[in-house]
Amino acid sequence: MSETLGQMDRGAGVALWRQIAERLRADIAAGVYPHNARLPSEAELAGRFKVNRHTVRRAIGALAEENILRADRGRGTFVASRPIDYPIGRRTRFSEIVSRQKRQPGGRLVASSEEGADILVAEKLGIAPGSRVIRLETLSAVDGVPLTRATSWFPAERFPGLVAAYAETGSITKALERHGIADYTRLETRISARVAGADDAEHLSLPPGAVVLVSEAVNIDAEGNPIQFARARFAGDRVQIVVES
Amino acid sequence: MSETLGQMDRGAGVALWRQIAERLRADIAAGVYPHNARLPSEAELAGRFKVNRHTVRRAIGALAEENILRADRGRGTFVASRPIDYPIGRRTRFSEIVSRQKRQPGGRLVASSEEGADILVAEKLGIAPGSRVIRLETLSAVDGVPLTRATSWFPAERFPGLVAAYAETGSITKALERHGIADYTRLETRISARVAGADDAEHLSLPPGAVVLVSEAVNIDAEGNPIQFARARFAGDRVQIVVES
DNA sequence: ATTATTTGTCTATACAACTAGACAAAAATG
DNA sequence: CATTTTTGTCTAGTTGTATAGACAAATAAT
Repeated sequence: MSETLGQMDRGAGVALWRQIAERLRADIAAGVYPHNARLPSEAELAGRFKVNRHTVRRAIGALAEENILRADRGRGTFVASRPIDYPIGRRTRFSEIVSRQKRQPGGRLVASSEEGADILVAEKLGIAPGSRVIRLETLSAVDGVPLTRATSWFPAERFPGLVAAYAETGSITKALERHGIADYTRLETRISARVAGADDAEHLSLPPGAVVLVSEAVNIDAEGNPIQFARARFAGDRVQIVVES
Repeated sequence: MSETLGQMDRGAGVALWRQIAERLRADIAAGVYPHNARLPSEAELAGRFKVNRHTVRRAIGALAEENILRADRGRGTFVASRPIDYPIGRRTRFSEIVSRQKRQPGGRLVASSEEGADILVAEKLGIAPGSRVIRLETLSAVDGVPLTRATSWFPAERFPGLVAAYAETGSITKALERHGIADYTRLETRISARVAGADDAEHLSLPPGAVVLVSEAVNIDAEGNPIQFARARFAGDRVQIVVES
């Protein structure tokens, strides 16, 4: 469908090399250039985008830095990564999704704290503002490449040892199991997009300014009580969110 | 929750003024600065973001250009727009969603053509590649402000007069009704994010380089036959996509 | 009426981004 | 083996981005 063609937008606050990099990223994610495929030559791309070859080189350089592309002198430039599908439904579990696609999941704890719930968190968890909540900052990776950075809030009184349980297992599902939550489901998911902030960019190994998908979700237990409010940031190009109805 | 604070990322291909503009946009969409609220002064913002006042001014200027902000000399800078929720589920209809939020929907035909289905479209519609399909390029607005730009494909033999019917009604639901489709449902929706291309940016009145949400969806009739494949691009900040499970 | 605060406009300077052209080095082609 | 294609490196000039400071014009506060 969408050929790699068309004007870039000059002087709009986004450097040309970055626009080209994002375009190539999107094309790779969309399968225009599959795994191990050869990209058009730098001269060819420069012609298509109507920019100087050096500008294309900088875009390719940035993607090579992220191990998305690999450039071989005399041979060409090749695709070195595949995107991953991320289905969202009633029973969304990070590790299940990744394992199903025959890849290696991994989660680690970046930070945690206990704090008073602000208005948004309180509303989502159905508790009074100011109630104690546990905040978990986590980072989940696929095949060692960071994919999503999430902030989760849990009612503190219900899950006293949650931080330790997550740190040990690297999985929220398993950590909740230890607190007697055999099963939980997703109530709603809100998805938006924005440019990555410095903090997310660093943890997700993104060049700051790259696009992240933001997913805000509420999980409930079997009785319908909210047990988790999560805000996850996905590397917008390494993932495609799939909504099944 | 998220205060308007923190470092911007210098020299990452995205100009500081644009990063600040996107940050303010996100804060407005998230309700940190509600409708008609006053923003901190330029000097104050410059201090928070640790940039020169002129850089903040350029960011504000860009948002004012889009009628998201309004700057009054001597008084301050004010929020002039609200975001809209866009729920996705089994029965997603643009006009219903917008009307429910007490706003005025409007769709118009940008372009249309009949063409051979490429591999992706053929797969989604469950037809042979090369089969004739109708392509509709549409633009949907809320209160006169363009919100989403969509490309839809329909099997041509089944919907001969579809283009005229849409041009007349401004609604895909109504156009399909005339072809005997009393009801249809959504099979799956795939959501990704990228930087807006020149074409989308123009139609959505976005500064090129802004973020768009891309939603790819398949709609089926009561018998389960695919009748429409659509790729919609949303202004990433004027909308929040809500997934209900 | 005076003062302080806030946005608007101007000049000047430093640095990043983009373009242009030339040539080297490695690999594929015939 | 010679030729072509491709990525890598260098220099130089132009345009966009960000900083700094000063002052004007409108509004709000005292």
